[in-house]
Amino acid sequence: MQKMQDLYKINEIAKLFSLCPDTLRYYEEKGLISPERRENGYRMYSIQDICTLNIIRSLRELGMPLEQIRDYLEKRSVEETLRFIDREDDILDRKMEALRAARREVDARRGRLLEFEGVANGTFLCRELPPRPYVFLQENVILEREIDFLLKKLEKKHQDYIKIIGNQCMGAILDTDCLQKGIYSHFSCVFFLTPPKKPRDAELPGGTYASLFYRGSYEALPGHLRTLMGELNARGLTPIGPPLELYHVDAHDTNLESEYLTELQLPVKSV
Amino acid sequence: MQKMQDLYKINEIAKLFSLCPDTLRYYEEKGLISPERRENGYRMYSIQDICTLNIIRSLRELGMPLEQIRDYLEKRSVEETLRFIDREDDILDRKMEALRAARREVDARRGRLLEFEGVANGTFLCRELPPRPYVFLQENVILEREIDFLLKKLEKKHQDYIKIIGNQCMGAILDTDCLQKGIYSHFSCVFFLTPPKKPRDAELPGGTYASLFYRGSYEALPGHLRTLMGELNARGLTPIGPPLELYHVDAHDTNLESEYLTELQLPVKSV
DNA sequence: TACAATACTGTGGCGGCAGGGT
DNA sequence: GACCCTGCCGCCACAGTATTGT
Repeated sequence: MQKMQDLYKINEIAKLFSLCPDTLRYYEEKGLISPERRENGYRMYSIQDICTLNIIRSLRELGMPLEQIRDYLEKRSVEETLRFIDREDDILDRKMEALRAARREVDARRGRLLEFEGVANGTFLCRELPPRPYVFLQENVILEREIDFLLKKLEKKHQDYIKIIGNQCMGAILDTDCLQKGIYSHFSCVFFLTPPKKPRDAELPGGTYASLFYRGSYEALPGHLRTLMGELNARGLTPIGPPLELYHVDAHDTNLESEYLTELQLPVKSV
Repeated sequence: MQKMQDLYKINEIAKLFSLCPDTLRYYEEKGLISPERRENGYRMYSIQDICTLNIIRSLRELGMPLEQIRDYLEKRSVEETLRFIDREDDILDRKMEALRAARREVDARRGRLLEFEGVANGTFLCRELPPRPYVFLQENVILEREIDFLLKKLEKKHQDYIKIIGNQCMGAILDTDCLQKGIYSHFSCVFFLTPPKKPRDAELPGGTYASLFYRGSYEALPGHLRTLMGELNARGLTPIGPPLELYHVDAHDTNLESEYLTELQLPVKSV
């Protein structure tokens, strides 16, 4: 072991803290430490400097900017340190919450992809659904290619709790007037279904819904809509509202159009 | 509301994503998006670009570097996305654990400062202590001014679970030989007490300890040591081991030497 | 006196932007 | 709008030179 001393050279300190010497010079430039200089210009670090570096590193590891660290270093007392710790705590809280939100999003997304992985193209089903709260954007006429832009606008409006890639189920409602004229590719509204306790603009009514799941391009919508209508007729079901599309797997999840999964839903008279 | 279109200008997209236009140009430069150009050179963003930007932003918010995002964008499929989600999950796990560790550290530190806030200078007490595991660095002779350097070395050696600013109680054992010669400022060992399940080099023996808490400069140690000895005599207690110092509040917590709190401890024969 | 090692200063780079000028 | 250039943070890495220890 080297001889004990009370002043240490830059390299020694750098190794002690697993930093590179430039970092120590950088801290000095920013006014966080000011080691003595020997006549030859070499920086000599004291025990006090080591102590200061301990503080700097521990705060940097929490992501605190150097400027704030410098401010704190200047006016430290036990009281000030306690106040400081409370602020750190708040920062940690916020980071924690952000992480938890990210975790929820990731989990929900995985759940969604796994849930719909096995659904075959053309699956038809008829089921009861509860009322579903949603937020929406309405327009006179919405073309298919405009839907994503509007959904993004809608997301921005509700950005605190809607994440387009996350777990919110998004969709669009077809325009009834256009449908009656035989136009199958115009929508009147785009929406996100929202979780129970979040804001809502309205509710999709509860009741019986007939669904057709289809894979692939949205251009095939008219065909699928006709298929769905055919199924309804075959079962003697009567639609009681406009059809809507739910985008379960889309361009956010895959480059392959063939993997897209869309649910075409139509409310029908209860049986 | 502006007329619907299927191509959007840079400013519109920037606002939609709450980014500045330069960021979009930067993403393009890095090969993440490639919007069309109009004859005048203006970038025109399509629905596909919006979709890609959704993905980019959601990954950037998790801290993923642009290069990795680009790699992912190139080979996306549902399967690939699921693999990707698992990796994100791991990253979140690691960040969570880091945050929890930071939280534990911050809490412990606050606890320590509050615990010792009210302790008056010169407080004497005598109490039973259990065996305390510790890690240490031993030297022939350690001067007071070298202690911090050695503690830092010791911390580095055990850096996975010891944080000098956190909750580990650190201290030094006075050198018995020197004490007998009347030198009160030499130490033989610096140490950190370690939590129950962590590595240890040895244990401070359990038993009865007499303690003197003192505030202020370490230079006053000899005087405080004599005070402690005086108290022992007055109570008919016999020391059965070398005295040790525990640094409860030190230069890591405050700039004010007067706020330092050191506990001088001496094992004594059980009564 | 030659030699490597270490120190110094200064510059330039990184990612991911923000801002300015033209 | 376009383009390009500069600066920001918190570093890391290099270049070129001076000083040290052996």
